[in-house]
Amino acid sequence: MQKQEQQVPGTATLAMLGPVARSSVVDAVADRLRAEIMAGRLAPGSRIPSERELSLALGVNRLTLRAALTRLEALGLITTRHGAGTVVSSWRERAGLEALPSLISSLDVADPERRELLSSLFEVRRILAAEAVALAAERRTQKDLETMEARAEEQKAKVNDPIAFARGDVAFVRAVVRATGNVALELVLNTFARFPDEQPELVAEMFDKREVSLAYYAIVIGLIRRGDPQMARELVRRELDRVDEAWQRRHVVKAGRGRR
Amino acid sequence: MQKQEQQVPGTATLAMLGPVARSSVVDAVADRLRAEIMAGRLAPGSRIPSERELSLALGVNRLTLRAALTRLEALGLITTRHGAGTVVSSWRERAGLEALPSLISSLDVADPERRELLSSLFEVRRILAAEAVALAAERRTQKDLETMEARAEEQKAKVNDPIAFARGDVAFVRAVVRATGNVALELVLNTFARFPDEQPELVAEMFDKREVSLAYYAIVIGLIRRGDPQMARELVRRELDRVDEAWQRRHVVKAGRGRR
DNA sequence: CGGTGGTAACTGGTTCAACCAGTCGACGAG
DNA sequence: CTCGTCGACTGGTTGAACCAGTTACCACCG
Repeated sequence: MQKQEQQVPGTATLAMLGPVARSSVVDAVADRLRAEIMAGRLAPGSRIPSERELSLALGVNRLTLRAALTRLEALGLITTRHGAGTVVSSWRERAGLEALPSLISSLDVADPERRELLSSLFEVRRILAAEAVALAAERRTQKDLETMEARAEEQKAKVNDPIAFARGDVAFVRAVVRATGNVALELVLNTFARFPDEQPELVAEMFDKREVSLAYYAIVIGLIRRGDPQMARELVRRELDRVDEAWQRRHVVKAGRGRR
Repeated sequence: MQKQEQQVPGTATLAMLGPVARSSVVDAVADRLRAEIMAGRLAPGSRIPSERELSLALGVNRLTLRAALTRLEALGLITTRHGAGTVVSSWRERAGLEALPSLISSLDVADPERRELLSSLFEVRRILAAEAVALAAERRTQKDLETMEARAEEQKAKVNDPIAFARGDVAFVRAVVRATGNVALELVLNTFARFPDEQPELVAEMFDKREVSLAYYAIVIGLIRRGDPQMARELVRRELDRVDEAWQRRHVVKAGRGRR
């Protein structure tokens, strides 16, 4: 389980971490407001202070605040009406799947709601993955299969870098989804694909049993090549049920420690 | 098929159309740029003019332009880098499902790509609807069933207003999804729920066979009450396959007429 | 008293001009 | 040729001002 650590004194300290976390003002403001909403301190239906007041209180320019509010509105967390004001909306009824990564990041790891979001997300992933493989089994071309195998092969070099592995996993799944010819499915995948960037810790934790995944790629490709959608769907569903359940069990134990 | 028309001369001309369409500057700018991207005149990977140039060319203030660009970036259509510039990104690889309504509205009704987007969207809907009903059959409470029946009942009063009916349909589906207890599924539903507002013509066209849907609600509720997920999934899948296929057939014929 | 219309005091939306802060390539010193 | 620097880009942030809807209040008139 050793990783890249311990630099030889003579060598330069190059090529370690990636770019440092650069934050913009509007990011900070948006994060802050999102956290307030998710914590329930800004309840759905309640009106938030006027832009002038709020910008003064937060110590930023009104236009900067507006940029943050625009972002939150795009996520479906607030609703603004010219002349009236800005109200917190019910994200369960307005936000899209794309809001999920940031919603999750706004919740404490021990928060039960966070676990609810994650498990529901896993369930959707299971459903779509099983169906994607089934559709791919029906529609794949020879070229699709070759692409999948190339992606699976590339994964072998990434077993020591969870984040890189996660990105490669997305690339593999994308090849499968491409084989289905379903654009909407690919758009949903794009939302899932944001997790390695937005939730590196979470993703790293999910991919700590990478040996399993490597074998899994070969199985999935085999199912798709075989061309039996029913069997493919069933096997993928069962396998992901197993994997997710195992992860949830570990996760609950860990989160349980820091329970409030 | 007669509606409210022909006013008696003596009565005032009140209570006819709803609110007029109000447009904002940034909406117009964002729509314009989105159309340019979807038409391929701004190809993925290509750099768009600087904000100063573009705002000058479009005759709007740079900050207004920026607001529009912010919106497009949130949709995953462009990527901005401080100091570098703004480039058009590949929406197939970056945009989420939430971008689909606006992407569709940016395409001509005869555009083959539009049909591809719609049929892929229908497919995802079929998958998730079948699974939602199956999960609801497993997990529903008595209260969930009552809510569904209430929503189905409300639909009977809306058979003459396609848009209202579509909104009611979303409400019914939401009741089903609530019964599954899956939040992520509800977030996906929220994206679908935007269609009656953003694509009224399309939605109106889809719900012109409402008698079918009314009977369908009763069937779905029955399946969920029965508590047999396998059967529920299979029946819903089959029914939606049929409905979607029928719609596609009609749609292709219509679009075919205006083919370029 | 009850409805009407004006209006004032909010709200968010847009514009302007200026400056801050990254990026990248040209160019000259070594 | 290599490397540092510098300048001319790029987007990001700010301040103040004004435009434009919304709302509630209130004087007015029937």
